[in-house]
Amino acid sequence: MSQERIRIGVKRHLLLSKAYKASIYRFLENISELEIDITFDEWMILGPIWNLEGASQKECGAISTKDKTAVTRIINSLEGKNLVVRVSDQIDKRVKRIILTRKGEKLFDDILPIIEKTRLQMNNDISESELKTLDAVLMKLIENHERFTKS
Amino acid sequence: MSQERIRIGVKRHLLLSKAYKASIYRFLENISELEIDITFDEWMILGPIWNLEGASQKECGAISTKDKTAVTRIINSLEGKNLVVRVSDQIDKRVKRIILTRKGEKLFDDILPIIEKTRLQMNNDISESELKTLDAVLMKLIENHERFTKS
DNA sequence: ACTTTATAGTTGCATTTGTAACTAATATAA
DNA sequence: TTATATTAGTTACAAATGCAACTATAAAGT
Repeated sequence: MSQERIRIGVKRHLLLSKAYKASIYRFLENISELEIDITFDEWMILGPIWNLEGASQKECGAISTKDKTAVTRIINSLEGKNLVVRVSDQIDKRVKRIILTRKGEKLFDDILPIIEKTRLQMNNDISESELKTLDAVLMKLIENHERFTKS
Repeated sequence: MSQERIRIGVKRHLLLSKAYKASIYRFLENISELEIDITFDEWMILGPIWNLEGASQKECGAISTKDKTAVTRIINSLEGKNLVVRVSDQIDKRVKRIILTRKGEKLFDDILPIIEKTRLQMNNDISESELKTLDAVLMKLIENHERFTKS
């Protein structure tokens, strides 16, 4: 009815959601130019595996914020594509460490430039200080949620 | 292997994803204190309906960035809860305008304070100028994705 | 030692979601 | 006018997701 209705809230969660999707789609579109058979979710798990040599599934999940069920399934798929193998930890036999195969290692030669290209595209016309503020404020938002969560 | 691996990328999409989820979960937790039977997705559609008196399903979808299938299903659910009704547009009989019922209108009396509470919690310890930068940079990210999308 | 509790990962099932095909109504073009 | 193409919304089915139960191993408590 009244004009006031129109102004309800900044809808920041919508901006966050759109910006998140934008960064994913930009990456996926760039990657589609090459003949790389990989989904975004697979990439989210592959990242931690590459960063943390021999990460456990739990670690992969923590970094990518996916639950263990999702991690299991994505790694099944990655194993099917011969990009990684599961190796049982000899000390704690519950944990399985995920190792890149040679094919998996090679994949990064192709993907790393794509990541850089995507980064440059997304950061176009945004200053370093703006990006710094962005990250800082995003982290504060995440903290603020936790601060008010009664556990 | 080398230390260099650890530094690959800022993982901004992860920050974006977490901040987005944080804002949703904060709202959901606040809303759960009351006895309000509504999901976040339903709320995302209810918002546009409240803002744009008599919005069509297409408009609801555009604002909430949900596809028409999702909108159909959410409105089915909202109708089941007697919060909205569908009214066929008399001029263009393809479009259905979504109208809040009295019960739907009343819901907002309860939810508006929750929105404000959530806003205050999430913005805690973040300055006005930081928030302004946040929104501006998020919009630039969204634009940058579109800029490099070849249509 | 042994009983209980917790942890890493997997599996099965129910719910949700996304895609494509479909209906009905409108707009365009010959 | 009549054929063609678009558009709003729905439906059906396949794929993805989340939850709870389960297995195997390890840690903690008595």
